[in-house]
Amino acid sequence: MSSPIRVRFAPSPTGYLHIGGARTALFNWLFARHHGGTFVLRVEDTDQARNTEEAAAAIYEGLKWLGLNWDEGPHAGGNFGPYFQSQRNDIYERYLAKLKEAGHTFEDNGAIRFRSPREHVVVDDLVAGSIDFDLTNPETHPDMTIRRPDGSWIFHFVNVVDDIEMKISHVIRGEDHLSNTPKHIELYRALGAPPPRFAHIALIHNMDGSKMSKRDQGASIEHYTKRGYLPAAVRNYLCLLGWSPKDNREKIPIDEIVSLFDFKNVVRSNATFDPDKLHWLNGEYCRELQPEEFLQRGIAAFKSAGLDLGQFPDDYVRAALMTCVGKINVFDELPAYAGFYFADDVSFNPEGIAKNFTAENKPRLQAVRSAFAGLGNFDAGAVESALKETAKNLGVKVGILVHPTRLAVTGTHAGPSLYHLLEVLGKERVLARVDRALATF
RNA sequence: GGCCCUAUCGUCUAGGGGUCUAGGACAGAGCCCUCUCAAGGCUUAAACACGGGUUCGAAGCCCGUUAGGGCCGCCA
Repeated sequence: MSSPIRVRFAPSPTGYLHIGGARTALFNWLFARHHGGTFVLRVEDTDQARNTEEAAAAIYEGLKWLGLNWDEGPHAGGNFGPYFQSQRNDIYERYLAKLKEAGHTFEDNGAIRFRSPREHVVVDDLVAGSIDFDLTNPETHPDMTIRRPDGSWIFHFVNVVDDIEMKISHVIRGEDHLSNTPKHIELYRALGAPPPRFAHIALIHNMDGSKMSKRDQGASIEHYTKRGYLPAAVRNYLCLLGWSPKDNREKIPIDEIVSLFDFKNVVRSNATFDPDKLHWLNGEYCRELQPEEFLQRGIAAFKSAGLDLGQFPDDYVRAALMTCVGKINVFDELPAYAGFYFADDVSFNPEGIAKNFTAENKPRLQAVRSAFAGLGNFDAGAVESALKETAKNLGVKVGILVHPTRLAVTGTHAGPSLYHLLEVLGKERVLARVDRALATF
């Protein structure tokens, strides 16, 4: 009956994994997993001059990071290899011979071109619907070149040949290929192969409406891995770009997306990438992290910021980072948020100095200091009582003492719960820092 | 220039002729909570690109205009 579902992601390794490419891969993967089909990774490395090993590696890493495991392709094997176009030359020669024999080719200045049958071709697209292309006019739809004089192959030809050879059932790709599709269909027919189903998904733009291109900040998956985004969050966000569960949900487990995924729910218009929404969604995922994972990712974030927390006692690091759980959206925010734990010579925020290190506050901070100094037990509860009692004695609101104290020990106005961070810091460090602060005004 | 796709709040979207005084989310504003910052709760502002049809009735169908995007390579 119907042939098995086989889809492919076919990047050319000429740069890092682009957000748009990742989304294309994701939709292929979702479709394959939804139908229990096969997801193939094929590397289109026919452009010798621009291909690099590093680019290919970046693509593998990016896909793996997003959890988009491929069933066939590099490192995965499969019965339809090789999965690098650069290694499939004899296959292309064979198909070209077939095409030549059937009289579909002609030579033009040493290049080989495919002669269009000059008919109407209807593309019945799973996303865009049925589109009738009139290919009868050579002026508007010139014959396409399939092989250069130097013997190298053109994308359109090898792409189609590989999809035939690899028994691809559904071609899911960016809308930028929609206009090429009728020509591809002509090629399938000329080669005597039934065309696959096509699904062209709309492109992704920047916030300013421009096309997201390689030079844009945030256009690469690597940008998000480096900054400590969570793969599940990025993947979830990418799903929302052009697909909708139609029930107003935003944060959806990937298993559920897999079971819901359908091209009926894929939007036909271009989408704009919104870093703010991704940031929010990442925060949602961050807040659900298990403590252990939060700790590990936190340590990694400090490491990428240039600070090795290995030099501090494990217990201290753990206690410190645990006060930050639920307080950040992306891990690259953590070093700034919790850095004070690991640097005794904190620098005081200028705005904070003006507001809190005032003549009026000096005796207050001194009172806090002596209250702390008298404490035997320095846990959060004890510290809180001491501070509140001091406030009471001075006849001021607790906040009046909280702000200068926080500034003195952390250098900023924002951070983890004051009482808990004081406990983690410990009496000795706290007193030293308060002294140091008191000496500045 | 030719061909093709698209058009709902700033952004992602719900909507597939009546239940739309158009719903949700992010971002914005305000309030509450509160040791700060977040988070959370509540409230608020914000859109059917325009013009014609079709219809008793249009955000939804048709045509046109405009706008955005894509393709028209011996790039992929």
